[in-house]
Amino acid sequence: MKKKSKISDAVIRRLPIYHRFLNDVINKGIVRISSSELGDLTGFTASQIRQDLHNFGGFGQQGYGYNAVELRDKLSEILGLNYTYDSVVIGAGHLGSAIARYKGFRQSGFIIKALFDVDKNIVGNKVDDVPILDMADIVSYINENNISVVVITTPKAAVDDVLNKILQCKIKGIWNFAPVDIVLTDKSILIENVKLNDSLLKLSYYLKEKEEEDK
Amino acid sequence: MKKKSKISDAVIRRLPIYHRFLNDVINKGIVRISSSELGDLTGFTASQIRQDLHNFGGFGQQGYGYNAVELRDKLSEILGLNYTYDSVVIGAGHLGSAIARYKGFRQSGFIIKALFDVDKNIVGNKVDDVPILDMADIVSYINENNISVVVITTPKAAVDDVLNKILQCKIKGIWNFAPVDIVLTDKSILIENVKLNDSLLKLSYYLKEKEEEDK
DNA sequence: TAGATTGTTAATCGATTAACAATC
DNA sequence: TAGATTGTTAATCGATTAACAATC
Repeated sequence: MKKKSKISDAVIRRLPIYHRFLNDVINKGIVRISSSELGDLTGFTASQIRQDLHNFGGFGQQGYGYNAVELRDKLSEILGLNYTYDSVVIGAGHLGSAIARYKGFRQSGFIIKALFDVDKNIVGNKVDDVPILDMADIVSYINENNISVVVITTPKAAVDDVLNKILQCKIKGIWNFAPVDIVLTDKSILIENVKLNDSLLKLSYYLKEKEEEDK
Repeated sequence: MKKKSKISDAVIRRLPIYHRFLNDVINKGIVRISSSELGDLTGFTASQIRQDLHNFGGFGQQGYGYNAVELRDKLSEILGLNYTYDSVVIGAGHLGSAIARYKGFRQSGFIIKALFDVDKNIVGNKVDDVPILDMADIVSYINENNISVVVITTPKAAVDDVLNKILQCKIKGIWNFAPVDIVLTDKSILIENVKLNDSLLKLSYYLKEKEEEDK
């Protein structure tokens, strides 16, 4: 086992942003970019960007800046975009269907093989090319198809059942949209809780602040 | 205008979490909770929780802790849950429909009055009770119905058009799901960018780290 | 009263920014 | 070479944690 690099979450959160803006400038045909130009685009300071990249080794050149494509490719590698993960979505409602159809997730290396639902009326249907399967079969499906990532889009009340099932399998990660924080004792499974509701309450807080300022 | 309280974003992000866990314990019939108990539930330290609440004035009592309902209600007020905002969702695809149907958003004070779409085939339909209207009519609709919050669920390519239209109106906030950061020069409009893709790339990063550790 | 736990100040830790020598 | 901009160290700033007097 390699020793932990331990780069702070604050840094990791900025990497996808750098990556995204680099893609934008590359599409515009820009070849060379300095840390301060990237800072103007992303809203971070040039110093912070250099500091962040420094964590992974320097990718630039004094007096020149960064080659946009080279830096983008390095970030792709750091973000693990060279890996792919066969995935399933649990919950074939609107949210699950939206995720199954969104092409951006495949571009990030997550390949959605199936949706699962308890509703027998929709089991057997497809969302684009992705079949909706019966939740009763999920354990064997995950095991037989080497699924490593599970996306949860069920209501809150279903989450315990879902976890009971998928924790019988050898999965690597969970991307959770249900409005509960999933915390597992098994720390080898990585969890990203999306927390849409908390995001909305944050907006609510700032809206309220503004209402009261304007009074 | 009241003077800016300027409480850090790190604090604001934790408030919805406290609020959510307090609701959970209240539902279990718990009356009294200490900062360390709330810390165990949420994963934050007792000290941090007390510090956070201290920003808004203390709501506890020495030797006792906090009354769960009282603290929850204070947090509701701080988060602005006593306000309501008439809202529209732009983009009536799966994601927009999922949001229109999710009851949690109404509970947070955001009332979805209509969806808008450019696709004439679905204009006139309803999602539950919410009508899908023609994107061509959005400016007059927002003005006439005092809509203050707009949720954007369109593809990236449509965002510029959407902004051109809604910035003609007097809106207060934008909840953005499109995979672009919306940054406006008009700082009086509050924006919450959800960045699902960045969240997924973060998961990708940690999955990759693990792959390489396990080697 | 004794025990518990807050509110709040002080200490620590970590993240961001500034500065500048290295060098393209 | 002169100018530009990185990589990297040092300084600053802010957020988290620790400590404890206040007090229920």
